[in-house]
Amino acid sequence: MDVEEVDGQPAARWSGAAMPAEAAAAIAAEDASQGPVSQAPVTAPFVAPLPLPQQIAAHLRDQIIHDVLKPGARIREQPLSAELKVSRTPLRDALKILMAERLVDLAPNRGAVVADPSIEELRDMLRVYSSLEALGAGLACERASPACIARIHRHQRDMLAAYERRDRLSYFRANQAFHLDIVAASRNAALIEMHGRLNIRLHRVRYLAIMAHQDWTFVSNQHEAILAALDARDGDLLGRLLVDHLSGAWRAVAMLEAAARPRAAE
Amino acid sequence: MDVEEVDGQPAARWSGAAMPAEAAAAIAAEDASQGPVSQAPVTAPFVAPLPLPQQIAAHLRDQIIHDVLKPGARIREQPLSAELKVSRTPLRDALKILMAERLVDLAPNRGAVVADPSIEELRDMLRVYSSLEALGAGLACERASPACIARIHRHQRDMLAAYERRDRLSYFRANQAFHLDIVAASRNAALIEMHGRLNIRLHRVRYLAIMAHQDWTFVSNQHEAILAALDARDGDLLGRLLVDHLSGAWRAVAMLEAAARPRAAE
DNA sequence: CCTTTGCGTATTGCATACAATAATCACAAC
DNA sequence: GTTGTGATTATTGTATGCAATACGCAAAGG
Repeated sequence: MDVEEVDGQPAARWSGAAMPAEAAAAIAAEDASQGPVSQAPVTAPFVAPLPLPQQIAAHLRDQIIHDVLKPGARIREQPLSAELKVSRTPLRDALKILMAERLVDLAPNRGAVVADPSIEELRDMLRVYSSLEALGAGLACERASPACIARIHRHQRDMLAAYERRDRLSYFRANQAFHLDIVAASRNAALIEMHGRLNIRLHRVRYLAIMAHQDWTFVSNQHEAILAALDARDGDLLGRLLVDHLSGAWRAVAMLEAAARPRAAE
Repeated sequence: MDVEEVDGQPAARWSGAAMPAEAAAAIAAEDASQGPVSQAPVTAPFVAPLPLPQQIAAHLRDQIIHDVLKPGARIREQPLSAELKVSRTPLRDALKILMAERLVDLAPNRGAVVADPSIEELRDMLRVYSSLEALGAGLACERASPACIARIHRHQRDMLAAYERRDRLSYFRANQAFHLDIVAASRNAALIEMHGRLNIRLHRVRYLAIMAHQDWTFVSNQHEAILAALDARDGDLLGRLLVDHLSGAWRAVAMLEAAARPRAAE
């Protein structure tokens, strides 16, 4: 509830305007605070004071994507600034960052509310998401280093182990890392950024879909096929597999949303 | 040079957090202030005072994508706030918006500079851009209304007419409208948004590539093929054609950048 | 009883003042 | 002559105060 808990991160040096990279790093750091996920944080012998608006944005983003701040909830500046012990100015900056990420909707004189995407918007986002991931996979087949591929294999093993332990949280983390690292292997900064953006916007529903799904069946065979295509450097096949795979994720999300949405869309 | 020239826009009612939609609208409104491009602006009998940060952001964005503010140029808050007759607070908000669009790079305590993407970054962006456009084309083949297709045909005619008049500016505008409307026909909000974002970041180089290219040859045959595929509702073919087409745009951009970049990348 | 209009309150938008940090330049030591 | 260190200056980050706008409620009129 305090901003300090966010401050405890390894504090990867703020990379200029790298909002999505920062956000992706936030997910990696917070969701997988135990398992080694991706590249190690940069050297950082500096304490890296990490600008206040980014801290606040990271804090609120965490609350939103983990469903602590529910969709549709209003965010008032004055109470929050008092609670976080900061002034309204950096808080406003943080809200602007989250607005750019489309995690909050901001009406002119009516304040900010947590974004509540309709089921159609979620479907559209997932469509683009899978397309970007397919593109990334194609590029990864051309440019991925063996170390990257090995890391992706490791994520698959982590997923399997987590599934057998019925550890949904670790499963979710490994799944995230699996997909993010496939795109990261493309070495295309713009692609990684856009994919990361969508991943954040979809994070909450995907998280809830995994955590709440009744019959939780691991699509290990699909992931195995994906890995095989990656090993064979077959980009076209890999793209098709990923799109098919994500359509499965869509079904889970749609089921969740259909069940928990008696109200009219925002 | 004054903010008033931006204020003169039709002032489409500020749609909440719709930064990219707003930006795309800005391009449409500014680049094609004469030709009828897309859907008419909303009713808006209200003057729509249009928040100050958005006005400033639109102003600066216009300066950036039309190469008035050169890449690498520093943007100081105090002089600009004095020049634009506004306080530093809304100006800072505007810079945050542009930072989210990656039109400016913002270092922690070192201020803002106009983004200067390297040639590799431009290549990466164009790769994603074409991929998104291919996806949009595929969706458009399923969902495009006859009116949308007719409008795209009209843009093609406008391009041809502009080319015969050797009117590069109108040519560029029609070309923009052509590509944007293909994606708009997909009816996928997330896709339109992301494509629009990339379009803005690429706007400057594409603009300069058209305006400065020595042997300016219109790729009418490619556009005709694209239109034919759209009429035939052949999404796969349309996607391939668009990717090929954009690779041509890439060659023009690469030529321009290679010529005008003796300095080291940022 | 419903509708409408006016006022009170609350919240956001903008401006300005202050503090902290980084870049610059001069000066001295090597 | 060059390099390191110091202070100075300029620019950004943060805090707070004021003004404008929108929401909610109450009261009056139909």
